[in-house]
Amino acid sequence: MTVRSEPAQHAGMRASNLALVLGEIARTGSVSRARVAAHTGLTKSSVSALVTDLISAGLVAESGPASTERGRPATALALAPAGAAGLGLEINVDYLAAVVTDLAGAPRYHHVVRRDNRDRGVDEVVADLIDVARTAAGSAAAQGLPLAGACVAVPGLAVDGTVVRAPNLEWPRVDLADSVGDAIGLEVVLENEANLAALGEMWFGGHQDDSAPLRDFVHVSGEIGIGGGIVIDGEVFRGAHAGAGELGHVVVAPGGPRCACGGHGCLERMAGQQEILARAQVATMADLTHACEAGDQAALDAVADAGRHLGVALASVLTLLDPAAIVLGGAFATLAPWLSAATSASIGHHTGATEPPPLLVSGLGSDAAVRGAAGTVVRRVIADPAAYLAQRPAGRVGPS
Amino acid sequence: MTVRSEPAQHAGMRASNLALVLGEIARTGSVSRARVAAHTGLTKSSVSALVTDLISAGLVAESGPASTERGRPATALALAPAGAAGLGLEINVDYLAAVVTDLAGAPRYHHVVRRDNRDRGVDEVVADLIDVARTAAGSAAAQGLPLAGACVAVPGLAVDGTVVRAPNLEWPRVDLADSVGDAIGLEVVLENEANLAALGEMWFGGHQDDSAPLRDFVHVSGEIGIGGGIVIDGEVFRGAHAGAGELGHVVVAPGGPRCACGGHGCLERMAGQQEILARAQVATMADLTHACEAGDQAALDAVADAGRHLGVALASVLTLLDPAAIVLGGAFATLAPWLSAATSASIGHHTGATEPPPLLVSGLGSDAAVRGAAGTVVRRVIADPAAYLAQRPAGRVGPS
DNA sequence: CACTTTAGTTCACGACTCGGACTATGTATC
DNA sequence: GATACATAGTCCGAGTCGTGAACTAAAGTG
Repeated sequence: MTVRSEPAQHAGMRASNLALVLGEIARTGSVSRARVAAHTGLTKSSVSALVTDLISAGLVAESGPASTERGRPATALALAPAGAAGLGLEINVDYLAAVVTDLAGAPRYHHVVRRDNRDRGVDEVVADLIDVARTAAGSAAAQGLPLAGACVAVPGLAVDGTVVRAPNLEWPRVDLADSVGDAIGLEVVLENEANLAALGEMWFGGHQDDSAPLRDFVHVSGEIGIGGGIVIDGEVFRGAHAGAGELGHVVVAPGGPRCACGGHGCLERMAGQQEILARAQVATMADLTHACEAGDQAALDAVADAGRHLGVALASVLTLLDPAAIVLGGAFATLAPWLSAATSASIGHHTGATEPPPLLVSGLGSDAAVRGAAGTVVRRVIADPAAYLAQRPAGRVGPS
Repeated sequence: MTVRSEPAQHAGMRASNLALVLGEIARTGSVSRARVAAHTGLTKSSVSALVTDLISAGLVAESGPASTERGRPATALALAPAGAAGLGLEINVDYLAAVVTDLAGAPRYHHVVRRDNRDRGVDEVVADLIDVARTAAGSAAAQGLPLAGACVAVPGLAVDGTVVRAPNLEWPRVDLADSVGDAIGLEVVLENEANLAALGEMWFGGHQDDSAPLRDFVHVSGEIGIGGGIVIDGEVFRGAHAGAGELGHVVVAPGGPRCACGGHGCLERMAGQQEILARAQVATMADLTHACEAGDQAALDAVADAGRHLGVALASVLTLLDPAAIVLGGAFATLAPWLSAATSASIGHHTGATEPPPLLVSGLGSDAAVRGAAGTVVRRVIADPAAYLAQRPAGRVGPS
């Protein structure tokens, strides 16, 4: 019928507090029960009981005594690395990738298969992805990491486990979640590559300051197309039909040339890889980088021009969304040395802001999306441990 | 330190369920306890207890028996009109306004004072606003409506009860919330006019379909400036520094003329009232409307051109935010007959979307912001009745 | 070695919701 | 019109879970 939040019951209260405690342990890395109590507002007794459950569920482990100034030393609590793990997969235009991440977010397996997937059949690519996934799952099992699920990054729009649109792969509708899920025996979730890259950057990009983690920003991922991921309060913003964040099709040249999307003057049409390469008169991104390093003027002009157009799009993003930062990822991260000055100048020219938010450069590059995919799985476990434990009857909660 | 959600406790559980029940009653207008139980997932016993509290707090009233098909007839529950009321105030460039709204959202008092506030001192305008507020509060008292608080719509940026920036009024920082709050003895909240207009439109605009209320949309309010309100999942989106939604300063003409905000080629610079009036060679908005009605070509061209520019900005909004609808408000609602065709065409030209979201026209016009301000107050009571009751010891909860 | 300080546990208590039994009050059936 | 049935709402015992104070544990300090 309509939006209707769940009733608050005892089980929900416990689930919520379980998540609160686990989240605090995850956030700090290592804390005592007493500090968790102080930080969360729960009493020591409640925290003790909750921690007991988390330990017996295998999600948390005591990691030895921790020295304190005075008084009895605390016992440090940390996420149990072998408590739960996430499998991240990625289908992209020119590669397949897999990552296994443990509960703490550390990558424990990473594999990339480079191959152009544009001219191959869907079934062929899916079979390859399943192969990659099986190998990754095998590695996880060998390391004693129980996979809590999988998440696949796709270069297109995914709704309810189905790839609805993948322009650069020219795929029809594909029920990817079901086919992959059946093959590897895990629950599989699909998500747009640009959104996952943004999350990966937030969790693993190293931009977060301990006092003020980056939770409101826009991530620009320049792969073959130009994607955008909007993160609001730590969560991806998807819009009413899961189509939000399409930075590549923001208008930067009203009345400009027609774009493949059907619009006119889109950013992707003016500053996409095809356009930059053509203007710089080189064949590949590697060539472009070399040309820029060599000081080739045509290459530098092409990149700076793309930077200017990007700045126009970002100026609109800043006025509309007021993010705390912008992160340049993918190809834009590689080109940042020759691009960001033009982009910053263009942003400054098109907004009146005296102090625009920082323009950061991704440290993960093309790995951001797979890392984000794997992180999504373990973050979900941390955000709702009760749901995870209920789902797998192997893990038993409660005493005796 | 960082984001940290509250621990779930018994009191919070009850507060949450109280809100759930009251929200269900507000949403449906009139329901029985049994239906509330079925819809919320709570048991009949819990609902009974919660409703008893709400009734004794004066927020809900039994509104007589309701016929059912078979079995014992239900007793209908409805919001008590005299349970709590909200005072909405608005300071704008050329008027002050006040509205009192009862719990159900019905306006019970409405007063507008037209006067140009640009060339007057801040203190003078604030004194006038306090006068207007006092008169409104008096009317509420005379009608037996207890005011739960007040909300002031300001044409600028408001942070923590202080007007930080009000470009069209040329105001310095003003502690409006405190001065008005002290004068009328109510808690006062400040909010941007464009955001409140969006909320007013959502709650009272009549766009909501019962099966699918409008909860994700962008509202364009064309007053002297051009404002935008972004509503995501029923709530205003403010961004990291409360500056989100500034539709007026989205770039629609890269490299265009300098705007008062410091940027170049902003929508407001290209399609603001000043620009339209100048191009149409008329003095006031009323003149412009008459000219359009009379078929004056210069006026029609000016409006259509503004519509085209608006379409460019909205195309970017659609690709970035993917809203379920766009609502034209303020002056754009008045001009809609001569503007919306150009806007729709421009949106179509600049996006590839085969089916862009509907372009709706506001039914509230300039009243949207005050109505929204008053609505904010009562909505907050409905969203968290426990907090409201705890705040005023007069209302006693619990039996005996 | 007593005193202080901090960490963590135990347990009686209270605040909830749940769920079934019970009462109230109407319509359908014969 | 008496009986069966269906639905609304109340009552009360049971279960769950956080609280808070008392208690035990384990260090450092004078």
